[in-house]
Amino acid sequence: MNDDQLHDLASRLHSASIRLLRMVRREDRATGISPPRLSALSVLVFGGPMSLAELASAEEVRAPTMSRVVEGLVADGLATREADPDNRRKVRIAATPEGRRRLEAGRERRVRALRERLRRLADSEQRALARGAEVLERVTR
Amino acid sequence: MNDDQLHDLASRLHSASIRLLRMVRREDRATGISPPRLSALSVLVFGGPMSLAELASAEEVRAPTMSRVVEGLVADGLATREADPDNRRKVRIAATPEGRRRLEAGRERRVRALRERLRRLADSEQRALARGAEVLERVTR
DNA sequence: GTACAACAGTTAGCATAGCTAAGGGTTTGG
DNA sequence: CCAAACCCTTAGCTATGCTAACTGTTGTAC
Repeated sequence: MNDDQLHDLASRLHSASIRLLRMVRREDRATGISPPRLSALSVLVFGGPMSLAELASAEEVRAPTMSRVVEGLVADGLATREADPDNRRKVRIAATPEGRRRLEAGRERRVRALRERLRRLADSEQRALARGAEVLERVTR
Repeated sequence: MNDDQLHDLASRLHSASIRLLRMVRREDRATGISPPRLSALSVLVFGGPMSLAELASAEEVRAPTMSRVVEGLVADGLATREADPDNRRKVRIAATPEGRRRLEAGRERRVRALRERLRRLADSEQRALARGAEVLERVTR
């Protein structure tokens, strides 16, 4: 593909991703967790326990912001914050079983909403989407 | 595709979309516009002038929240807010040329960042992605 | 045509989420 | 061993989210 074609493809993928997430985001209200907390919790659940700096970097916010988001998660019983034994400057933040459960339930609602849309497609379209998704997963990794 | 396969596909598309937008979002700092304002401006640029209620609904926020986001956009010269001549309860909100220009520039940076990633793919992968993108565009419309 | 309900948006007031600057405790390195 | 670098938190500000209440406009019932 030439440069213009790649640019066009990037533009389409970008727009479609925005619309896709706008759609499924409607389901999040049912979790009872605010968007920033839900997003941080998601990073913890899928990325495993990590330091504050790592979590802040993953969420593209500064350390003080994440410090208070974590404070909220801990207050709600969705995460734990404990000192790192190896380096006592660091904190080790982890999702609790309750946090994991609530996040998974929310994610399940999102995925279900998307699945219902995919159901309407022809089988050939679904397979085209599956092949595209495989490539896209590598691109974003 | 059966239900489990569709569920798996939905899950992959969901994750990939999240990671894709997380990637390109890094470019937004250069716009000098906050995420909520940038997102609202994007709706105005691509959707054309609209009422406060329409804009609030598109952004999934309540009217008072959008009222103040628009206030910020107007203060920064990125949007205008004028009374609807047909129904004076309504306001007609529109992007200014300056707003359109700043948004387009930001979007261009995002798309360019994504394009550079797509460039590394094999041609067959790029074509598979293009076919998948076409389907995805219809799904999210 | 007047009263009144419904509607569109703003204002008020609160909690949360973003930032920078500054401070406290912990490691590291000269 | 002490100063610099590091990691996080605290302080204090602005912006963004909400609900409740208010203002002004439109529609409607009588």
